[in-house]
Amino acid sequence: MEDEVDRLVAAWRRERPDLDVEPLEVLSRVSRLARHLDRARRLAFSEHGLEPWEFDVLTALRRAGTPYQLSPGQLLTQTLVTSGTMTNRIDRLAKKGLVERLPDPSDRRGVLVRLTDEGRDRADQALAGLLEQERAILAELSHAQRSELAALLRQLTAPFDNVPG
Amino acid sequence: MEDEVDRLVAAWRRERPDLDVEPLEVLSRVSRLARHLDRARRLAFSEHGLEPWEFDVLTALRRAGTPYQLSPGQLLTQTLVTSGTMTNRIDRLAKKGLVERLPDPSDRRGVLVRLTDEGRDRADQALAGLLEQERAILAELSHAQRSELAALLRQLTAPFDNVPG
DNA sequence: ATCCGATAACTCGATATCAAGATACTTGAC
DNA sequence: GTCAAGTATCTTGATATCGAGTTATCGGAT
Repeated sequence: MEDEVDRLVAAWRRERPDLDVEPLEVLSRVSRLARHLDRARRLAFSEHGLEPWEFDVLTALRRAGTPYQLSPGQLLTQTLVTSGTMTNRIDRLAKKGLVERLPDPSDRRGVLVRLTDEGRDRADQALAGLLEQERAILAELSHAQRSELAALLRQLTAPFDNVPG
Repeated sequence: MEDEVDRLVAAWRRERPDLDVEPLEVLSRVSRLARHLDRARRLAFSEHGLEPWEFDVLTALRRAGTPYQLSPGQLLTQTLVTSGTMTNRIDRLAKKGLVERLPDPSDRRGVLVRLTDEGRDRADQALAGLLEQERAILAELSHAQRSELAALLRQLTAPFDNVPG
């Protein structure tokens, strides 16, 4: 089945036949799919009274395991936002009672963000809902295709995830 | 090579062994890669004095071919933003002299957005830069792998692109 | 001919994001 | 021990986005 990127690529080949636009076949699809997923997630989470950004932070802490705490810096690398954004996110989650800020005992510059019990429950509930939704989206593909797709994507993400940048 | 999603999935399997988190192998990678691409694009475009959102709108018009005009509604489906956002984007691009608004002769509710000559040149320059950058990112993969990846992604995007939603 | 549900674009208020810079602390070289 | 460079977090101001609601127009059914 054709998608919007097929139309986009065909249009470029008509308008700019001098250019090789093959990269768009992969990377424009990645960007557009991410946007569609964002919208779908926003809907799924609204049933649990969470925003996507809240989910991202809460689940990062949930994954850390007991006592469910990480520094803002560790949260940055997991969520790919700027430090100013993270400060703001922590403020708002703390105001809602889903996390709390603690001083880092081993570094007086540092802070530890800890999940509250309610934060943990909300994260667990929202995760179950998200997985259900994602399974439905991925039903388009066989198990073998999903593995193949994951492996190919890993090759593209690994360079980004393993350099200072 | 391992990436951040490998670590994320391993953490979930440790913390929630009762859940099947396989969907994250694909969809978390898509979201994270899109965010990395966003950052890389922001950098690439800043050399041309453009923001990613400006590029998205200008190139949609550029692809339409002469006379380089589309309705705001057509721009919506290509850029996946809300109508309020698009109105705002057109305002700002018009103020910069990169597009102009014309009344739609066949529908008095409608508007046509047309690329100016400068807008066209800026779009063309930024596109060349973007393709160069994207080719570098995709150099990780063989041509066959890129085709395979594009085909798998198309299967996921097509349902989103071909329904009213 | 008229009505009424759809459609196109816009307005407005709330809010999340970023970039750049400030502050406080730490670490390693000497 | 001291100092400089590095690091962790926070602050600030500008800006882009969204969602919900508004206005004007269209088009089909009667």
